[in-house]
Amino acid sequence: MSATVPFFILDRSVPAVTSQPLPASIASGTKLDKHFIKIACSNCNMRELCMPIGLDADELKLVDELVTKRPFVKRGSALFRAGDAFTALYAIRSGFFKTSLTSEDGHDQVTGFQMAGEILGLDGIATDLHTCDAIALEDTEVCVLPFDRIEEISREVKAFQHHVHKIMSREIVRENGVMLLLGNMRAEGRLAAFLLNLVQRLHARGFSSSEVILRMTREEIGSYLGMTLETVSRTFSKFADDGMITVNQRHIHIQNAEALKRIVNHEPCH
Amino acid sequence: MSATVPFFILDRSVPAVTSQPLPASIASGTKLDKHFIKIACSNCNMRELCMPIGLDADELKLVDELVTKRPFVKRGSALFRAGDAFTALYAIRSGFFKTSLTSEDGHDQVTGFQMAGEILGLDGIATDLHTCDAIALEDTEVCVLPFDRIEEISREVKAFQHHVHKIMSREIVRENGVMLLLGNMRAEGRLAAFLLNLVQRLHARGFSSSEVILRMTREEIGSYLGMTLETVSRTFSKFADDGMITVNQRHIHIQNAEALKRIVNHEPCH
DNA sequence: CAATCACTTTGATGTAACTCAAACTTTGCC
DNA sequence: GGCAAAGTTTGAGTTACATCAAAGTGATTG
Repeated sequence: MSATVPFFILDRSVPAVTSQPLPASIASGTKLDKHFIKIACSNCNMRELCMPIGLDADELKLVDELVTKRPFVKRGSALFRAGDAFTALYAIRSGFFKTSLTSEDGHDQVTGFQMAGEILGLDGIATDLHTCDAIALEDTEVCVLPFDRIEEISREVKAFQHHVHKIMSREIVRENGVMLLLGNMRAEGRLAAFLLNLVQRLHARGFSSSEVILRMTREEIGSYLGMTLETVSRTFSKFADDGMITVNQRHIHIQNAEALKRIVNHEPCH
Repeated sequence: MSATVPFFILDRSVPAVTSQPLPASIASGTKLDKHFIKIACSNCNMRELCMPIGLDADELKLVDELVTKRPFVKRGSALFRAGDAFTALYAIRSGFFKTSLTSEDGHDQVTGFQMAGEILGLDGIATDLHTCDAIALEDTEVCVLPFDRIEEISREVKAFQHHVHKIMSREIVRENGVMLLLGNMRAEGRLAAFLLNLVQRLHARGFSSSEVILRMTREEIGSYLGMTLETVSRTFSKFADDGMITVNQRHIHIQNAEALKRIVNHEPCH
């Protein structure tokens, strides 16, 4: 009997990639040989995540022409920073990002981790300035989606327009889930939810649903989950002691997902 | 010298209503006499919050026709609930709402408080189902904005389209701010930020920037801020003892906004 | 291959906020 | 108008997690 888990963990709003799993090189950051694989949205491995389904040939062509640049962002460098002018959204082609807010006293809060097929930059639309930093956690490649072109295509292609709206709404729902997590779960529940969410998203991309290689430090996890790096470490150790996971550096193997789900569910605080 | 305060407190993305202050009856929920005041978006007091500026007459007409229903939602009842089919966004004409998530163990988390001129229902776009409850905290009136019509008008009126995108992005940025609050502030900082944000939004609607009448209970505030109602109460008392505010039931008078801002700023935890 | 650096683990101690409890105030309702 | 219900305040004791500290583990580099 599977324990029920809040919607934001299972995240049904993101369709699973039904075609075959990606080669590891694409999902985790090794550079592609552009001369070997023709890059176009219409034949991209991530298309089911980035693009609406059911476009006709003309519509597909419009979308293909949307992306003219696919820069590489090296591990540790920023795709954009808070205060930068907003001109485009970014679809992650490969690799892993974090977004974070920095308050003026230098304190940092990670607001999300993004992987291949996810969209960065939605925060910038409101004021034409980005409000957070997007930092690559490994070598990455992104597709630049100029926002004025997105709006133009949206006006012409109904399915595309609706897809853009869904992507934005999905981000709102995701953040709602994080608020729930931060507001009424304890350390164990937060970390369990975090792990389940990560494997769920990786699984939707064709990877194992029990193996994760963490691309972020304990400190970054702690920042995201509103706890210290020591508590993250201790909680991992406790999960391992209880036989729910095995931890090997950044390599986590989930042995008992049901037990993790149970922690998420029966652990309200206040 | 004014202490700097994180962007999400000042919330510059929402333009101030520059015309004269609203009559209190509109902003706080007393019913309007429809025969007396003609209701149309183009002459609504809230138009500067809901609508893009610079539409021509034809465009204005399209938007005016968007809203065909303006139901009243009584205090305590739901505008929509998690699981309800999503068909429309709602603009609050008058009154005050909360949105909340309920996990299956019955535990509730408030994810936001919304006042006149703000939009409800953005969470529903992702899956065509609402993911939270929207409950009126006083008698309210809302404008129903059928979402398929919103998308149609968006395709025809560029300024309207961009406005919709901004509203969604603004919600993403707001939630980012709440995550920051929950993730690295302590009780005093959270409550101070909450108060400053409330008066800032009320001020943008033409009200005092030092007086607030709270429309929600201590428990609801606590749920939103990730703390218990007792801690909310104690923290109010402490602010009052320190002369920063005076508390009279739900009537809060802010005596020293600078001191509150200082608490928000120099109070990182971990 | 040391040596430095960045990250992680684990322990000991302190504290902010939770929990439980009781008194008090206000609101709603018959 | 009086009683019940809902909300608020305040106190005392407990606890989950933060903080401080030190040692351990890889990785990177001269």
